[in-house]
Amino acid sequence: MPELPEVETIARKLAPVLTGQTIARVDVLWARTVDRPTPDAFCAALSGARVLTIDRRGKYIQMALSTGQTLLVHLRMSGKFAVYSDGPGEDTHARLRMQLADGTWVVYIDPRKFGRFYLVDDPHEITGALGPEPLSVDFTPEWLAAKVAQRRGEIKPLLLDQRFIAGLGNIYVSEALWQAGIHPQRSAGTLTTPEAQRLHTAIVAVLRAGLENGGTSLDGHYTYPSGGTGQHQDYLRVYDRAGEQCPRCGYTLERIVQGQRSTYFCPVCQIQPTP
DNA sequence: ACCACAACCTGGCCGC
DNA sequence: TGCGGCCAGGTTGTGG
Repeated sequence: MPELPEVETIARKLAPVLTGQTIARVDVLWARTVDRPTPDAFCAALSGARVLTIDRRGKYIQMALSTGQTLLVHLRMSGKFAVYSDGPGEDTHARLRMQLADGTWVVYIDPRKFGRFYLVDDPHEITGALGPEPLSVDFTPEWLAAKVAQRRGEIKPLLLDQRFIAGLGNIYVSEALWQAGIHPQRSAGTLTTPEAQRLHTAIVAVLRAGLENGGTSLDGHYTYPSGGTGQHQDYLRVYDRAGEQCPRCGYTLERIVQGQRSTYFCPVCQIQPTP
């Protein structure tokens, strides 16, 4: 589901709805949606709290509250928000809903029930182990080159590791490796300095493009709180395109499985050097 | 460090 | 139509 561009887009769309608003009531419709504290304590602590700010860290949406606590939301595979001005809606897959003091309903919808809400005193408790933000100044070509050099595993699963870099997911990793011309099964430690440089450029470029296009909406899974969709699915080069032609060289794109996840790539543009 | 695999869940699609 | 199998943008835990 959502990766960095989608989560960032959702946070931006929710900001004008939530910022400065007081939460009047909270209903938890699927108990496990609330990771901590208990659902009852969660509702009690949120009721009457005002939302000061809303932003993103990795794939977490985070809201600073007037109580001093922070509310974090991870959408996992199928979570999304809907905003209604005239009632709580009637979504089959609604898992949690909040009514704001002005009457607005913010409904969390999640068919697969994987998403989680965390209400904590210190957001670091949840986000402390995340790697750097790939669109921040902390993420430099030099940093990436030095870090991949220390790793033995395949580059693709490494890029999915949120402790390594925060926010990348299955779509944007496939896209970035294709753009950089690096085979997904390359051992991370064998990347040359120019390759690490190209990978850095590609990661930043695909994330920025995804963001500019409002994120990627496949099968209507990811939608904005207003119901609209992103447009970046129209710009994907390799993701979910096995059997189609590589947009760069025309060779047939392939799908392989790494770490139980699909990887899409071009076997000509992304050559695996013989070990 | 690294790997493999199961688990958490529901729904859509495809082939028979 | 029905049913089984596979797939899905993510993460965590367990056991090597």
